[in-house]
Amino acid sequence: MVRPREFDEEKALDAAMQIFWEKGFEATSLSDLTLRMGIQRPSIYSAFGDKKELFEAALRKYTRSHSAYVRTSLQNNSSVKEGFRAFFENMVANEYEKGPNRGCFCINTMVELSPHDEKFEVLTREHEMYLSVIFQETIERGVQSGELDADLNTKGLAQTIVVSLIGLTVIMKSRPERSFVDNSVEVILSLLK
Amino acid sequence: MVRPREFDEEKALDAAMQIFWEKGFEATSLSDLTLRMGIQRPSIYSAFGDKKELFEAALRKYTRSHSAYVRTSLQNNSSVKEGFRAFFENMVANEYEKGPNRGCFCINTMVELSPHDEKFEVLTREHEMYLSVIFQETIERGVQSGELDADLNTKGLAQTIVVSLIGLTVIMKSRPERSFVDNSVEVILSLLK
DNA sequence: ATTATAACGTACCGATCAGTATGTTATAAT
DNA sequence: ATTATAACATACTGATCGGTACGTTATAAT
Repeated sequence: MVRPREFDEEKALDAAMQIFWEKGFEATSLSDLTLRMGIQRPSIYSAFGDKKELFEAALRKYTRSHSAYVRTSLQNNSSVKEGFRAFFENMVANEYEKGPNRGCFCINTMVELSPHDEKFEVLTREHEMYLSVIFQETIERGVQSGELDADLNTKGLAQTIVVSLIGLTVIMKSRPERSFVDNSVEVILSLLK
Repeated sequence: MVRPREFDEEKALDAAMQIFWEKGFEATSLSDLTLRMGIQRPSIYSAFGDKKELFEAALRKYTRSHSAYVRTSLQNNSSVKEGFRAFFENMVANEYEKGPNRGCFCINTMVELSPHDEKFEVLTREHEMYLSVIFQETIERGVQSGELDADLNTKGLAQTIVVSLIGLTVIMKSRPERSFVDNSVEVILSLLK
């Protein structure tokens, strides 16, 4: 009975995610969005609501896929420590290879919006807490298997890894010498023993 | 021969620093600035140049005073480990007590501007590298005095403390439970032995 | 007292912002 | 084939953006 949508909502949302991720909320204009999403302004509003609602949808898409990525990434390796090593080294390599240097969409949002918008404070916090749980479960798997010491403070350690992950992601935005980051990763991994 | 300035440049710059620190570059308007600095628009341009030059001056003022604060803060305590503990605990307490939740101006800038503006990439990197040097010198003082193990990787440890400091500052923007941060501080301090 | 100079306040500039009114077009149900 | 519906493209809204032109005022040197 009605005219069907001509664009793929999921692809459009993905495009919005990419540009918000790269430029942040304030620096991204509606014109930027229509250009990259390949659709007109009213289509954005009818499909996603206003700019902030679109941003929220994009962030939710990001955290969902990022959580899944982290989870499977750590499950890939039978050794917990090697799993974490591969995870960190991969992240560092990715950030140094590519051009844009976008970091993590969730962390960017934590800095830009969370202090001024409770909705994003909650959203970003919940993602980091979820990562912390994944890390803790992974560490406990290592304890269970005997790979890691039984007296490890698994919760505190997982929380510290979240903190370190954020710190590494952010400092890489200033492009420090690669050795700076590599050294830090090594010291952080030394906590897993 | 000329009419003298009626406002205190240093106070005006300080006001600009406060608001840029709180809201970031993009979200701060010229109207915000004239309001908080207590001067008119043309006065800003004649005294500080355009918005980005003013921002740069404000950031330089911040990094200068922050460096001095960190340096003296760590010198206050004769025990290196207790010095770091006091430093971290103070930072956490400050961030949780106050309302605004501004974090660190330099870190905010690293996230917002460094990936898109080489000048700020350099500026923010240099500040973090400077902090790393302060931390390393402090750790080496502890090694020298016998408080810390002689086989510590002082450089890597200092770099890791920078990374942790950034991570803690950023995650506090999402207001995690206090215990999350406290636990992380404890684990990080455990590296100093 | 006159004059040169720059800081001052006001009021403006074109550009761009987020968001929308409107008329047209395409589709599915009848 | 007709009709109801919503997606579409165009073009617009008022507001606000960063930045500046300009006329006035206050000061210091003469």
